[in-house]
Amino acid sequence: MNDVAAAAGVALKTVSRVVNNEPGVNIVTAERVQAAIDRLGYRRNDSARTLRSGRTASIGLVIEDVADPFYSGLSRAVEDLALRQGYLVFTGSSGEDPSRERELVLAFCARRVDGLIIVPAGTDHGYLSPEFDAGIAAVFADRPPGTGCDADAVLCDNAGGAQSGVQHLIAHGHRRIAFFADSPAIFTAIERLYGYRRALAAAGLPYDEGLVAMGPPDQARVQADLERLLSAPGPPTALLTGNGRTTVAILRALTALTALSSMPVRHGGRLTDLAGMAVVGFDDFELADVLGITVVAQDPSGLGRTAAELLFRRMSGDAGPPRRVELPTRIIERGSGEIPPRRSCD
Amino acid sequence: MNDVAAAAGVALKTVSRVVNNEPGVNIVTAERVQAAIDRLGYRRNDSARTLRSGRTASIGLVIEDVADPFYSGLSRAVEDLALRQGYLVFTGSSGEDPSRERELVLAFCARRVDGLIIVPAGTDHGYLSPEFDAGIAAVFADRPPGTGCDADAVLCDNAGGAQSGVQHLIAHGHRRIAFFADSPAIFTAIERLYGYRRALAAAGLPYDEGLVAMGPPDQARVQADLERLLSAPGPPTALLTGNGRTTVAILRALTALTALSSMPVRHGGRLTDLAGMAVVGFDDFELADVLGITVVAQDPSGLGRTAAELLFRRMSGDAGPPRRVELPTRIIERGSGEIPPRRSCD
DNA sequence: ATGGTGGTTGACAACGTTGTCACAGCCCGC
DNA sequence: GCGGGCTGTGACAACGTTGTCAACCACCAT
Repeated sequence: MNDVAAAAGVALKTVSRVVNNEPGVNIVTAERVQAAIDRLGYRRNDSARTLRSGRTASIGLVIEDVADPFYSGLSRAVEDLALRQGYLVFTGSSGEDPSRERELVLAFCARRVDGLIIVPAGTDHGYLSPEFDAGIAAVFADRPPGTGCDADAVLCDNAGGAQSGVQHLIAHGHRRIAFFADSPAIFTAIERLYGYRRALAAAGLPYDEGLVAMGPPDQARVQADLERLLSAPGPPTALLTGNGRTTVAILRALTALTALSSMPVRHGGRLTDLAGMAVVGFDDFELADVLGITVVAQDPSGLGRTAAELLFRRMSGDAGPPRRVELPTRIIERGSGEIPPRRSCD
Repeated sequence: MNDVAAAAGVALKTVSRVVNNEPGVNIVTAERVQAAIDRLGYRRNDSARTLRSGRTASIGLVIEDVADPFYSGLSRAVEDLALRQGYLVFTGSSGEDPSRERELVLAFCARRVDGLIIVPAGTDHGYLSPEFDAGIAAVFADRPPGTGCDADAVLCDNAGGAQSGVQHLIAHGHRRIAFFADSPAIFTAIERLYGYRRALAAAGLPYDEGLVAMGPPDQARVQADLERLLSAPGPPTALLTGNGRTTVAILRALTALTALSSMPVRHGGRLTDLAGMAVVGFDDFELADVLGITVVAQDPSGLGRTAAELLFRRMSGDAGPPRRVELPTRIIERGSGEIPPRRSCD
């Protein structure tokens, strides 16, 4: 900027004014300055600007894993909204590791982001207190903040969604419904389990712990649990999965079973052939339509958009009490959730 | 930092030394300073640090769309490698819009990122010259830089991959092979078309423009092109898609056809039932195994990792001539690519 | 006692920007 | 001719950090 000022024969401040489109600069001077800027290829140093003004026009986004379509959808929505407001986004994946979440958040804070959107992996957010004191805004997405922190949260109606999924299966005649979900350390998994139980109770069905398989959504674990449930007495005729990753693992496991059995079953011209098992997945996914999988759809971009909107409202001074927004889910029928119970197990 | 210095009764510089773990501070003093830091909840302001030292320890990543699994895989790899080096990542989606790509890149540069990884949407990168003069490092990923810019590029072996996919179909008896790809404005689409043609030529088969359908990968366009090809004289018995999005669209279109026809066909216990059409998809995708889709697999995280490695080498001073790295592809057979030609069309 | 050495600390400028305030010139109305 | 408002411009400090250099102390060899 110094060079530009010298080249244009004006003071530093005048260049600053031109760069920032501030009013009160003679048009002739402004043009001369602009010419110097173009000639020298000058670009404002936002680090210095940040230092002086205290605002960085950037936000930090901590999610579980960008490579998970649910979070990448959320991510894209946040990005779009931020960009439209002139904000840039630092993105980081915690990989469900609380210490990495913390590390990322603090690194973002050291960079003096104006706001944070966090999908928390940990359950203690006391480490954020000094940052809140320093005036940072934060919104939690998909999961609420843990102890020691009272911030906005945008969630999905987890319990209601799971409940409606189970209700749907019950309405199609199922009585033995399994629930495959993520590890119980995860908020959404617990909420969805709660919805699962509520639906059973409302229908007067017993809650059988033996039909619940929770744990990390890796293929081996899911497959083992599925085989265990199917070979136990009173096997399920239907199942609800607890998230996208688990749905995929279940589909793989069921496909493997089908490939081994020699009696494939078809339903309504769809490709669904899930060892005769009715399946409802929590969270929609690409190709679910092709596979004919009925799902309880969440709205990942809605989650991201709402969180970002809330954050921007906070950053522009809204100091009301912490809010909690809950987004609705909806069932999309595609065949797999409408398969009737197998006779042999009824 | 001033407050900390006052609280600990030392000079600013000593606090700075403690914060940065610089040697030559008496351990007793260091502990006193550390205590003050903890008590006051002090955190270093990286904006000021950046301003002083010129390095931001952050990089910018411009991709086409985080919500696309190919790019989110790439993204995650970049993130992981960056984080391990203590770098933070600004992420932005260009949405295939050159002006937005430019806008993002320049915004990152204004923030003084130390390096850039770009999946270019545009074909002119002359706008980067001033940034290169200012010493920024940049690596292009998935697609090479356009005119006016001579930087490193990490690509996938697009032509070779497409060629091997077509070869695979030819080896299974196909003679009429369609190519569904992205818009010809996109580098990878052109390269893959080139590979498609090379495979045909090598097998002594004619190149029939009527079997090539290029354009945006939206459902309507793909479906219309597919129907056109199938109802024209000499319809294809097999097809190669040009990227993940197109594969998904084709699968939807073929599923729709199958649902209408009353004669589903099964292959080897798999769910493949693609109106009798053999399909090879360029780029692997989640559930391709469940659907039994043969693909030419790229390695999105390998792309990201390699680009990031190259970038870090550049940022640590490697000033050799621009490099171009090409990553291999490999065919994964899953059934859909091994379907023989339908007799009726042979 | 003198000078040199190593370990520890501090004063100060500088990074590039912007907010504050002041100044110069001009036109206006009295 | 003079005060007052308006427009355009500039000088200067400040943001929070770090690099440079100097100072100080204790200790040791001369």
